[in-house]
Amino acid sequence: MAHQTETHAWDPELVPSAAGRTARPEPDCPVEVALAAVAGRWTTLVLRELMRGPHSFGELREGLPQISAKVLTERLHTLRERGLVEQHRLPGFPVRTRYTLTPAGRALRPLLVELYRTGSVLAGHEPRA
Amino acid sequence: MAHQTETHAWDPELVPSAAGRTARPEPDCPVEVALAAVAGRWTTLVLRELMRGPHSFGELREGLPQISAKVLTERLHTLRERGLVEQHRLPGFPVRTRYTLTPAGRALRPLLVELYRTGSVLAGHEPRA
DNA sequence: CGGAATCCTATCGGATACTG
DNA sequence: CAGTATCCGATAGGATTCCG
Repeated sequence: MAHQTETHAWDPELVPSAAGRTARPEPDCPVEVALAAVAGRWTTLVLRELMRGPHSFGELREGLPQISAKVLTERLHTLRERGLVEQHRLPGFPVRTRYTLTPAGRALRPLLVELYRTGSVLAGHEPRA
Repeated sequence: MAHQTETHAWDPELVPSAAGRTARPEPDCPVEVALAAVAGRWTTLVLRELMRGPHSFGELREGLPQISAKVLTERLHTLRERGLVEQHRLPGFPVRTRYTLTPAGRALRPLLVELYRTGSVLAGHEPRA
């Protein structure tokens, strides 16, 4: 037995590494990192569209007709800052852009699937799991 | 082939049911339901503590020394409203309370595990998955 | 001990109008 | 087409103080 002041016996499934044993919402806690990635209104819907493949700014607005240009721009900026989305400007006129998920962005897929599954369970529409 | 105006070919893994085929952040979309359950600063930490077993109000504050009474109260109220947590007042003086997860609350465990895993991947501390 | 009541600031997100 | 700029109302959440 070590000489630690053990207040907690950490559940190894829930908190498998030291990064999660925080007393506050630390930005580098894995749970916070993942939550930050999908945080904000419309974010998961933008990700859902991009999971289908590359989209232009206008195509994203077609898929999500009620999102404002401001919020969409904001979400895309944040996703790019986090390395989840890439922007490519296509040459020519009028200007065309192409937003694609990065490998890190595609890594969010299992989380989105799990969010859907858990939400279904909570709502009582349990799929079958 | 049906006579639908199919704009999307929905990914059956990502959007397995009609409830997820929304053009806006609908509150009854399963993803929104799950996000709502863990939304808000401190919420996942409160859930982490309760996953260990029942806690009193003060015990929760001991585990999370920096949370204010106001925010903790608020989180517990919201979690109770959503049917994820139950409160029991113990008789005697001074007053004692006991917060426990409901079955629905315990159903959040796989989501928390997945959040941790995804966050670890994004941060580059990939566990092994 | 276990909260409720106030107050106050920061950020979020929607609407609208304008630009390269 | 693909954004930017500005304004503005609504919450979120932290600090502090008080109550049963």
